[in-house]
Parts: sequence; C-alpha cells; structure tokens
Amino acid sequence: MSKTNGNVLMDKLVSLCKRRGFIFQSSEIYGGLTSCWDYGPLGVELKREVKNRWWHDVVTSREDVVGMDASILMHPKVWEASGHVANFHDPLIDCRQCQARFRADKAPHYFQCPECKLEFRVFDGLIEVKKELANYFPDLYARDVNTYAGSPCPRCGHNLVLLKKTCPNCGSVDLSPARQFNLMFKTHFGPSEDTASEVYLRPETAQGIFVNFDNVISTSRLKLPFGIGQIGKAFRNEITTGNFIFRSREFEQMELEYFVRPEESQKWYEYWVQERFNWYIKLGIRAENLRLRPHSQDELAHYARGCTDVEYKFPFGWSELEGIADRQTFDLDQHINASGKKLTYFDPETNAHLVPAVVESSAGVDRTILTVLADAYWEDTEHDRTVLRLNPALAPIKVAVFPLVNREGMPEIAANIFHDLKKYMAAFYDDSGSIGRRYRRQDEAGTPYAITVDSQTLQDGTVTLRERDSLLQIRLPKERLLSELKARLEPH
RNA sequence: GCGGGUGUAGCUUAGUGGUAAAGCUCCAGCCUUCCAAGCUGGCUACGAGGGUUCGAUUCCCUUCACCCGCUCCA
Repeated sequence: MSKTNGNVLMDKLVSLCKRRGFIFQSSEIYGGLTSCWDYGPLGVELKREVKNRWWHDVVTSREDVVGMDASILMHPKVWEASGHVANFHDPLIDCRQCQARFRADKAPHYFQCPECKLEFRVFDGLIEVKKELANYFPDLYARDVNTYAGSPCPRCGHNLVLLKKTCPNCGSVDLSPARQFNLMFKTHFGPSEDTASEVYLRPETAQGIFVNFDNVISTSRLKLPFGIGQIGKAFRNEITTGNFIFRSREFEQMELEYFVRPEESQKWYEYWVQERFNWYIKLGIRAENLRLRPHSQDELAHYARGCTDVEYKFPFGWSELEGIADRQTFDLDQHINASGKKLTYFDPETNAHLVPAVVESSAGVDRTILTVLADAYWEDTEHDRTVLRLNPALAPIKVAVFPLVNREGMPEIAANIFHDLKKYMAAFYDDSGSIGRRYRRQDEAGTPYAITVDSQTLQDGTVTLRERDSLLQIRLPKERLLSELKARLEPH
C-alpha cells in the first residue's frame, strides 16, 4: 500500500473516531498536547472490552496466572536496578549537512595512533582496517565505540585518538554534538521541589510485578510455572511520537510476567509467542494482517535469549503490537542484587531455592485499539455506508433499538425493549430521522445488532433483528431478544 | 529536537486587506411501514499570540497541533 493511501485511511479513521466519540485529541480547546489522546464515550467502552478480554484470557480464566495492580510511582532504585536509568536513553546526533539523525554509536568513528599512524574505522560496532593490519585486531567486533579514544594502540601502545566522526548517511563531519534524551518522565514526589524527592513515572508496568514477586508468591500459593499479569499506564518521553494513538508518551500496557524453571524457558517462550498471536486472531483481527517477527541476534538485549514481536499491518506499515521475550533470570537477579532481598522460589521437588526465568509478554492497549479499529474499518460501496466491522464482543454498543416510525405506540414498545436490554448490555435507543439514517449511524459506531419495532410488532409481538455486516434481518418474538443477543455476543 | 508539508463549522471544500459561502453531518420539529428520501427552523469555523494597518481570516513574525522522514518502542 502506498504511503498516500495509508495516510488517507488514517485520516479517515481519525476523523471517524472524533465524529463518533471514540477518540479525541487531548486538551483540544487549548490547541492539543502532542501525542496525547482522550477516549470518548464509545472509545472508553471499546478500551474496556479489550482490557477485559485480555484480563479474562490471560489472568482469570487461567489457573496458573494471578493479577496485580502496582503504583505508577515507585522507588527510584527500582529504575536503577532495572537498567532504565542507565540505558533508557539514546545519545543522538544530527547531521547538519543532510539533516539525518542517528544514534551516536551508529556514526562511523575514525581513530588514529598519533605515533605509528595506524588508522581504523569503527562502524556500527564493527572495526574496519586494512588487511595487513587485521592481525592487530583479533576481536573484530568492537567494544563500546567510546572506549577506543585513549586506549593503547594495538601496534605500538601509544594512546589512540578520535580523528573524526562522520554521518552514516552522507559522510559529512558537520555533526551536532551528541545529545542525551532521557526517556523517563521525572516528577517531584512531595510538594517541595528538591532533587531528593525526584521520582519517575513508570516507563513500563513490568517492574511493579518483579518488585512484588515475593509478596505475590508468599500469598498466592503458586507453583512453577506461573504468571503475574498487570494492566496499567506507562510513560515515556519518546523522541518521535505519532501515527495517532500508535506511539504516544502516555500509554497503557497489558503485561504478563510468566515465571518458569530456567531450563524450560525456551518451551514456554514458544508457547507464549503462539498463545499471544492467537489472542489477536480471537479478537477478530484478520490473520493476513498479523505476523510474528522474531528478533535477530543483534537486536536482542544481552540478557534475552529470544524475542518475537507480534506485528500488525497498519495503514502506515507493519508495526509492533506486542513483544514476547525470554528474559531469563535477568530482572529478578537485578532486584536481588540491588535490594539484597531473596526473590526466589522454593522448589518442593528439589527442596532448594531457585531464581525462576521469566517469559514476558508486553502488549499495548492503545495499539490494540488502533489495530481493532483499522482492521474493522470498511467502506461498503455497494450500500454507500461506512462500517466498523468490530467483533460483536468488543463493540461499544451491542444493540440499538428503533421504532420504525414514531406513532401507534411503537416508540413505547421500543423504549421498553431498550430498558430491558440495557440492564444486561450496552444498548442505544434512537427514534430520530429515517430508519435508514439510524442504521447508518450505528454501522459507523460498529454496533453489531439493531432491533426495529414495526407494525407487525403491534399484532404479534415480533421484532426484526438486523445484522450489521450482512444487513440481514430475522424476525423473532421480543421475549427471545435477550437470549438471542447473549448467545451472539458470547466471545469465541 | 531537526527538515518538509498542513491548519476556515463535526466533515469536505469556497473566499476576501473591510470580520465569511456552500454541501453533507448534527440538533428541534413536520412527514414517513425497513436502509443516509423530502419539508421547516437552528447551532457551529478562519488553531493561538503578537506585529504592520484606519481595519488582518487574508501580509509578516512567533507559537501550538497534525502528517511525512530521521529515531525508538507498547
């Protein structure tokens, strides 16, 4: 799909979301706030349905998973132990020549020995030297590029100097200094703004699970393997935001940390990759728009043994929805070392303590919402209507109730049906304008079913039930509506 | 943050140095026996702030937001 078409589709989606009350720009009356979005009356229902499905499928329906809900503000040491303080930033450089922006360590670095004039280039972690000098560099993969300047020349032992850095795009040396971007939000804990009170808004929910590991296992009688799930907000000062709700600075995650015996982590990793992929299929996302993308070896964090993304084919291209990672014992080890506490599992089989490995599944709520909306968006040219073909179980409004015309008691009968159904599901009553207009409105909101009271209802008590996607109608006694709808709305 | 593009009603567009038009949507009615029909009436806009000017939506500057790219991830 061309970029232009993708943009058009995204624009239409953004427009529909606003028009129908799914998603609004944050603080719109003040001009908006970059990358922040608010969920309106329909959007919040859709979001709740998505989160409820996850919570049900990953937590409550499983015997081996429990949930929790940690505070967004946590002790600053959590983020030192997790590695976020040290690593959650990227020094970036701008090329003044071609305007390219790149990570500082991606810029080719030229080093020279001032004594013997040995020269070499480090590019993307790889040392490049003339063949005849190769034996001075037995380890062709560089250490951190920043450690070469001042280190001894492998040929003569004098200290190397950094000759220049160049733009990986155009080769220019006219580069801006590297700038640090800390991706964590800092805020003040307590009313006095001294540095001692600085804390972070969590950049992920996972750490709330790790730091509560001991609390949970000592109160929940869990046996390996077991998982702890959490849904909650996370905050990151992303350098580049955009694509509607796809990448924002405040977002919501659905994370599962699944603890396993270290020797079984591969098995469970594969299990969860498949499980999570299937979850999106079950949500009703078309399989041809979903794929799994295993990370290559050089993409992996040093402690991770495997990582696979679930990707969706958005109008703007394939992008990550969720990451599933085999993180080994890294996270618990870090907190064990930093806190000095024993975050271990007592294994009754071997009568010994062990640190479990963890398989993490980290999904984006907002990205799932965007996926659901993009996948459901359909322009039905045959009937000249726009339809959100949402999975009925996810739809913000499950059923709309209409009187065909506003007379002969039809509105009263329809209103009674509406009130009865509203006790059990999100229902919507509408008696304005033509019947066709009312159907169209609900099509755009993704309402899967519409009930219409007509003149035959006055005689035999039956009503029509219209299906959103097929436009087919069945007629049934109004007493049977509730059981019929309940059956149809059951998630499968 | 840097570069490029965009910004008039909910949406799509028109227009002008003298404070703005239309279609659709929406709201209130009328009329209507099943898919955006018709009739009447109504609400709603020049993203924000400065400057130039007698007067700025229009010209200039700044700013904000959105889109694309660089980058990153949920």
